[in-house]
Amino acid sequence: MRETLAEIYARLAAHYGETHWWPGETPFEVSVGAVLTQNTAWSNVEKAIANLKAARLLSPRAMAGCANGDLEAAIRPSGYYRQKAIRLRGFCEHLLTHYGGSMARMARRPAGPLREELLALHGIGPETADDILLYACGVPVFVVDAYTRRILSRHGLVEEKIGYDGLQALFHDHVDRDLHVYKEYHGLIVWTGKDFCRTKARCEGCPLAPLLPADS
DNA sequence: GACCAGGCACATC
DNA sequence: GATGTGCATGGT
Repeated sequence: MRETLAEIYARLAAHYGETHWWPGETPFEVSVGAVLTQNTAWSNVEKAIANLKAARLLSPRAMAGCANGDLEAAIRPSGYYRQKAIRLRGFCEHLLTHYGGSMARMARRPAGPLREELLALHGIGPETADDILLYACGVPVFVVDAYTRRILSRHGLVEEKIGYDGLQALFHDHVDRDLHVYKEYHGLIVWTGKDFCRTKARCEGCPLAPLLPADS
């Protein structure tokens, strides 16, 4: 498995080069994007982020303090806007209450307790928490998403129904913990998923196609 | 006009 | 613990 995961990474890196994932200018913007992209295409998230910037709402204090209607209106293009407004507000209030609104201060907490703390927030599940940990706090945790599961199961490496923790453990056990590699590996999976893995027919041209099992 | 997208919480069995 | 459902917009 270690060799397989290394080969997947090498092939994707050779095809795409550096992804410099995640898009976002600040740790706070990364965290907001992580909530907004839940079950949502990134193109819709970009519109929401642009709206937040234009409305000067892209800071913990502004976001927590603004009228709820203003926040909902700004993030509307990303879908689920009522739920996500509540989730963003909860995250901002937590950040303000415990860290004076500073992502850097939050990131200084030990990784294990910090992950539990994020998971305890309403609307922050495993993927969103790990997005924030990896890309906003610099913690080397592997981010699992729908693309990760789809690609690995299509290659016969895991069961399609494998859970989040099981899939994450696979990467933690077989890929050396390196912040840059973990960031890039997930970015490469996202790009591959978007480009080649949405339907079976699109496997053609995928840098991973030569690794597919014979019967697929 | 159907179908899907980088989840998550909640209800029900 | 497994399974089903609501949440909402924009692209294909």
